[in-house]
Amino acid sequence: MLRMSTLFLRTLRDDPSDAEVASHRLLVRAGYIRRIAAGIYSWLPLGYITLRNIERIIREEMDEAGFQEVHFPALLPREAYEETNRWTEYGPDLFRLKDRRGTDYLLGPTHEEMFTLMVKGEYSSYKDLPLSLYQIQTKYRDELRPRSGIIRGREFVMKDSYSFDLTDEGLNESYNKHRDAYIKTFDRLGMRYNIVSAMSGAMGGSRSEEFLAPCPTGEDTYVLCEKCGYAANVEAMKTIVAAADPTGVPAMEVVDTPNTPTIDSLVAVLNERYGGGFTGADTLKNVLLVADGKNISVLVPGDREVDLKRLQANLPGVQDLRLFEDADFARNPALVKGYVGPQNSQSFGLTLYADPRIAPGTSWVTGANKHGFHALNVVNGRDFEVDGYVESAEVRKGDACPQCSEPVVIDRAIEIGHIFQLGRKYAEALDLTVLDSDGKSRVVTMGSYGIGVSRAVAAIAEQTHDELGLNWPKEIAPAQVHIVAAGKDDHLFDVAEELGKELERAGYKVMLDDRREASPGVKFKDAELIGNPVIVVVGKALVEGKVEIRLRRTGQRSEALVADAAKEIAGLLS
RNA sequence: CGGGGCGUAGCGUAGUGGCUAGCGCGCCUGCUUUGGGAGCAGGAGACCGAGAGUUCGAAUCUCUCCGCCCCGACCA
Repeated sequence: MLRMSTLFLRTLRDDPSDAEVASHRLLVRAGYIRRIAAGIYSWLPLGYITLRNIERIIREEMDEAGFQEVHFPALLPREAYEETNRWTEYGPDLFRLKDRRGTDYLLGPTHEEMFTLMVKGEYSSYKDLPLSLYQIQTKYRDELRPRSGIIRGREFVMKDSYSFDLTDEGLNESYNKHRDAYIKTFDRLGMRYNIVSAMSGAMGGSRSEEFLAPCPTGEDTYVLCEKCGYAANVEAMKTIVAAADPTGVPAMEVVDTPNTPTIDSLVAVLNERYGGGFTGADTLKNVLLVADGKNISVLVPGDREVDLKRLQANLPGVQDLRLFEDADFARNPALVKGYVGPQNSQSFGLTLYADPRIAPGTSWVTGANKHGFHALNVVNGRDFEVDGYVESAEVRKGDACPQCSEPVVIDRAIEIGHIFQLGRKYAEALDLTVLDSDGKSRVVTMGSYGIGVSRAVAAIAEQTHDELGLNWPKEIAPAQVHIVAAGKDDHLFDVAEELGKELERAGYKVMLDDRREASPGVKFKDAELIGNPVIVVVGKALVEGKVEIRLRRTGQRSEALVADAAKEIAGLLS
């Protein structure tokens, strides 16, 4: 029983000045966490109990799925990360340190290498596979910008699993098993979430999905179709546009459009001089960029911006992507700023990409590659040839769902889990092979699966809190029942104590506010702030032999005879 | 790293050149009080983020550094 008279806890009446988001504010106010440095927090008793509750649920579900728990050091030698080139590739996010002899170490930001090497050290036959291992570990990443309290820290707790299979089919199966286990886990954690398609990126591999907990303060933006359930990270959102029949489109015509370097100015001049009700969506924007040192042009409809994040995610292997600057225009005099068109792009040394909205056969108004002139009736496939299609235009609310064409909505969320097929990258780099049934050496294929454990504390707080404070699901809360002894009579404290013991015998975790000096108001406020699901008040009603039972979530109140209270509470918690 | 803001007691804050740095919460002592963050009285707690400078005098002005928060590019 957690007795508040002795519990190491001090709640704060005021919001901490450095906390913006609700989870951060409330976790600090309710005495769950304290900040130590940017993105680094200490866990006080209530916070640590909550964190461990989440760990327990995750552990139970992982074990249930047949995955086995291991544990690696957080302090790791440089060598393992050298072989996969991550000592350098991981960049400034890696916490590096030296021992007294000057040998390099790092604080693990993730443990792919260690898991791969561990399996390599023990197993060498296809008969040993499939295998899934996991750990719950503290990770270290020297984030550019730690943010939102516990949501993005530089030290955080993560559950990471890895699967090892001989074949791609096997990997698929392992992936699905993790997916199912994650669904069960997040359901038990009492979270609302969407499973969205994500980019597997440069890591290779085919499938990748994120578990996103919708929440306005989240840092991830995703697309959701309310009709068919399609959900995708904006980077992974697909655009489906049918090819058009260009028959009947008049020949390309170059027209004089003075002082029209922007889409808005162009549309105004076009309508004024040529009529026809042009809009930005009829124009073609040629966005020039430098991708790893090479000049590229990306075509998007004039009423949309290029989403650099999306573009880069969809250009595999491109590390460095930036917009053209004046110096780049100076080096390429054939490219007329504000009047670039895709006609003959290749002869200007550009690789020409188009957003799928620029479908084959569609006709556009675009630059004429001549200062002050634009071209009408410029048809894709007739007047220019693209080198490739790439998702690059910004995604908007109301865009067509790629599955059912209904308008999609855009929402924000916290990423709480990510599963993806790693493939053979790490196994290859670290030479993890097994002998197959023919005695041939085969490289193992892997999957990687993460849950942000400490982040889940914040995500659940975000999704469940109200204006009074935290408001935990019953399996997460520090206690299921919070008994408030509201009065000064010894008898009342004895009854509260006895009720607490009875509830504990029934298997519930109990917090008892047995502070003699605190007023009832203080105790009620604290109980609401701390957020346990059932609050039992032993107070005034005791003259009739009753206690009051309140549900934190709904505010619903009822009374029960002391003798029946435990049974009533059990009913409410089931 | 770019842009914006902040650093005064455990927490929230006032104080923009002048004398013992003010207030609320919390904490300690005593008395009263106990169903919605109690009252009265007394008390402890701050080298005003650090260093240097300007000045008769600096929390306050200047410079440098450090730390923290928010907005953008990476990630559980």
